[in-house]
Amino acid sequence: MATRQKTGRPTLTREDLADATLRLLEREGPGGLSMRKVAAEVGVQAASLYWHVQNKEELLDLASDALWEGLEPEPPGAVAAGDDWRATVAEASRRLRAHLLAHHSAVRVLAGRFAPGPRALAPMERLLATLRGAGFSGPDAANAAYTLSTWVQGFVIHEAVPMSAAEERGATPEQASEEARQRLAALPADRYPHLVELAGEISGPGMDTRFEFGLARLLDGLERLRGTGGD
Amino acid sequence: MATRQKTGRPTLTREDLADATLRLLEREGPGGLSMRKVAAEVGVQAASLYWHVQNKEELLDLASDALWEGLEPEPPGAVAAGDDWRATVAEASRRLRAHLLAHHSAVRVLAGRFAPGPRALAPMERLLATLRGAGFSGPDAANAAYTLSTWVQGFVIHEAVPMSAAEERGATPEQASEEARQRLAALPADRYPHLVELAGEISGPGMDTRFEFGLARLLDGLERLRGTGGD
DNA sequence: TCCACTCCCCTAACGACGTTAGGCAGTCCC
DNA sequence: GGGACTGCCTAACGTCGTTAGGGGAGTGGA
Repeated sequence: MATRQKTGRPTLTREDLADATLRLLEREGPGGLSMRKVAAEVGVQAASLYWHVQNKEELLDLASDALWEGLEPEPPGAVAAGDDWRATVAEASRRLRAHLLAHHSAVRVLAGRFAPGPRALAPMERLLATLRGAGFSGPDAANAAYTLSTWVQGFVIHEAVPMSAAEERGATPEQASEEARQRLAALPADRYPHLVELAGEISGPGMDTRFEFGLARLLDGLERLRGTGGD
Repeated sequence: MATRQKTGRPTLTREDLADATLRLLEREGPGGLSMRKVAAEVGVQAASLYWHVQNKEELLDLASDALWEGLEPEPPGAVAAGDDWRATVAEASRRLRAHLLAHHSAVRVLAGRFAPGPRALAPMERLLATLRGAGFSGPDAANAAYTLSTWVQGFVIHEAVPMSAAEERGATPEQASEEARQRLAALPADRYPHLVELAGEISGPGMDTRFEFGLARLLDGLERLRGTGGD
């Protein structure tokens, strides 16, 4: 399995392709992706990719798994007993959000492929360890981990769509959210009274606040389960 | 603005195109979509679509909004005061999940475009009305509605991926989840002890149970906020 | 009644795309 | 040294999104 060093270039790996795909997605935005460009990114002809990968589908699946690479574990002190589990889980969630947001363009393309690939396993294992360490039963920990990670991912998707759309139009996120607010406020108030009234709250730029709100609710709900000795 | 009745066929609308796109997505699965096929579906040549739509992007955006069509409102008794808000919100969430799951193939393609389009507004308005009726402040209601809907959508995406993948291979959902379980159970137990231990819980077919778990946690968290006089 | 005008669709074509077939250098094993 | 394998290549296929330009059917004014 030695690499072919004589030609100067080590042979490609599937990971190289996944990374190149992710790089391209971020540099050129969704839609700027093609087998030919991925090939060029790694210095090869398009047809050569099919030596490593069955088709574009598989390449995208690889890229979707590679999305999880580089997600840093929360600092130690994890697997905390007592009430520290809240802080640990909250921090892990914030890191996940920040990590995915850093790849928002790729998230948009790969959202329909989110699946527990090999690289997503390590964060999931850490989360389960924290929850079990906090006293949750096996089933509760599994369900809680699933709920948390699906929520964060759903949240980020909704953040990523206007973000990359604004980016493509050369607008700032503030401009985009202001436009969204105006669209809501301009709605017929007799049919959508609450949307009109809450236009500022719904489309405001306060995504950090909104994330913390959801996170706090979720953790509260989990805490109550733990307190009542769930399952 | 009269329709051209004499030729037998009323002229196309953008809604027709969105519906046809959705139909095609469900019939042929993700990847079976092209401008030419959408055109054929409505009995027209591909180039004619560009009279109604700027490009494929816009067509997909229309389809993503059309996804919300047909989502039935929860039965009346909504906007309930007291503790009934829990039942109302829970029912709305279950209906949303069921509705999106009925279009899982489209969900996969359109996940990266989820945005509050015109047709998504009515369900959101209803949800806000319920929450405000239950005593939540404006900002709390807005945040709660956002948290709930992003979670349901994230959940469904994670459900839709293996579902349509299994469908394409002609496997049953049970087979698919059993395969997922075996993949987890076969992991190195020293590196992923909790994943191996909980393989059955994580990849089991009990998606309904898992959904109810997350829903209950979320509602518990919201209830606590209401109880403490949120805002 | 005729004529301009708009609406909505058509045919034809362009370049880029995903993918396959077949070939050809280097490298490894005997 | 010879065969087999690996990892790339060139060439080509059919399909795709999209544009240019044309035309017929309906509408409103003279």
